Amino acid sequence: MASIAKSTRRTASRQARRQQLIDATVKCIARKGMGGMTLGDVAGEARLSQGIVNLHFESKENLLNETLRYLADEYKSQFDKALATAGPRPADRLRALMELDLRPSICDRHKISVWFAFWSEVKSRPMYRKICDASDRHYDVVIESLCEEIIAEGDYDQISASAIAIGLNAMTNGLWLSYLISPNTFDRQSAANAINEYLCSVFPKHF
Amino acid sequence: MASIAKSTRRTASRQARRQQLIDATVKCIARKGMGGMTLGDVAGEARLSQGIVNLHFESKENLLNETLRYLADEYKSQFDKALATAGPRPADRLRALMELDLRPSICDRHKISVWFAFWSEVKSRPMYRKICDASDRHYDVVIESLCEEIIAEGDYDQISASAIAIGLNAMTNGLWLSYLISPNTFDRQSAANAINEYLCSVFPKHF
DNA sequence: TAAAAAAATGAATGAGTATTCATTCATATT
DNA sequence: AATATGAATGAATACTCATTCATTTTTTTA
Repeated sequence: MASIAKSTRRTASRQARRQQLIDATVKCIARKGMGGMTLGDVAGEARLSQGIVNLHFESKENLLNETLRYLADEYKSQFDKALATAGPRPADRLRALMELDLRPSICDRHKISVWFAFWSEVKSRPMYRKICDASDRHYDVVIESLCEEIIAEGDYDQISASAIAIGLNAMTNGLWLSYLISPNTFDRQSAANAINEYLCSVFPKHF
Repeated sequence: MASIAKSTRRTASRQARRQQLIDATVKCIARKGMGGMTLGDVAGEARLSQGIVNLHFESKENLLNETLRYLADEYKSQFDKALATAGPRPADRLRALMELDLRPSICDRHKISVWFAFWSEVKSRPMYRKICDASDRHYDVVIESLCEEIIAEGDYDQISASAIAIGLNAMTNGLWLSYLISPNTFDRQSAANAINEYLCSVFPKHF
């Protein structure tokens, strides 16, 4: 982005231009919704010409697929990084992942609305489902195994790592929705409290 | 609906026709997504003519607003009914509300995808936000006060009714998402287990 | 520096869509 | 039966939007 803005280049590498258009697409979906966003909007947002999207992505469908893929990759890299920089203890690692979902860079109303736009079409567009399902499964597995370690450490009885992982994952997604719908009455702190309340209840020796 | 199908009437009351068109709209959004649904689809789904939607709703925007309003009312009536038929003890009442969200008539992939379609446009269409925000606020208040009663009953210490209500609400919405994305690996039972695990942890004396 | 290649433009195209409306049809009223 | 009323039709209209492509601009290659 910066290199394009600062130089007088009028052409960019294929890779840079595609990324610029994907960024513009995210902004347009956030602004107008999946129903209202057009390729003209995207080109305008990127300050480029009418036909630019078809030049780089062949079709609108393809642009949307690539945009979702980008969002999924972006999230995954932040997820992996959060795990890599977290301490070795499973409780710390789990907390790091929960905090990740509340970071302003991720828990951002614009981005959340774009996620919801893709999720809402998961049933009509098999490719969206494929991309979302694969990622989701991965996060569930990672969180579940962290829960298992915590359960073993704390000798917690009668609790299911799988059910907790599913519940935690659902809770963070649901908290995003609350933030999307009620940005005035709902804030990051309320979300953090809700997650904390849950963690303290299930793993009282750890949180 | 039944009266229309069974008789040979070719005209219906304004109210009945509007409802028929709203039902068709829900089906079309589920099938094609907010981006793909057209007024022609809706008319076709209702087996009526091209111009019928504008005749009864004036505009597409209006049809969508009314459809969301209908969904919100429909949910509210099931919510109120669930509370009315539940026992007097707060724990039973809370359980009844949690079960409501997993009932096949509500936790249905078609309907869920329509909710997500509207939620995804909450940011671009103020009317959607208004409708969703008002309902959500109401459910949060009801659930929070049930939690307060349970906390008082059980003498639970150091837990926030508000944080639990927010968390529970978020969890059910998030579980819908899991079902939407992973219908093959995720079922109603997993969702029930996740909710149960949470309730047992926070309110061990009650669940 | 000239030629070739690549990137970008933006006007034109045409398929698709919301909306309108003159006309037809069904039902209720007189 | 005759008339009036409201519902429904479906062709026509106006408009939007994805896509194409001839041309221009920029960069790379020889």
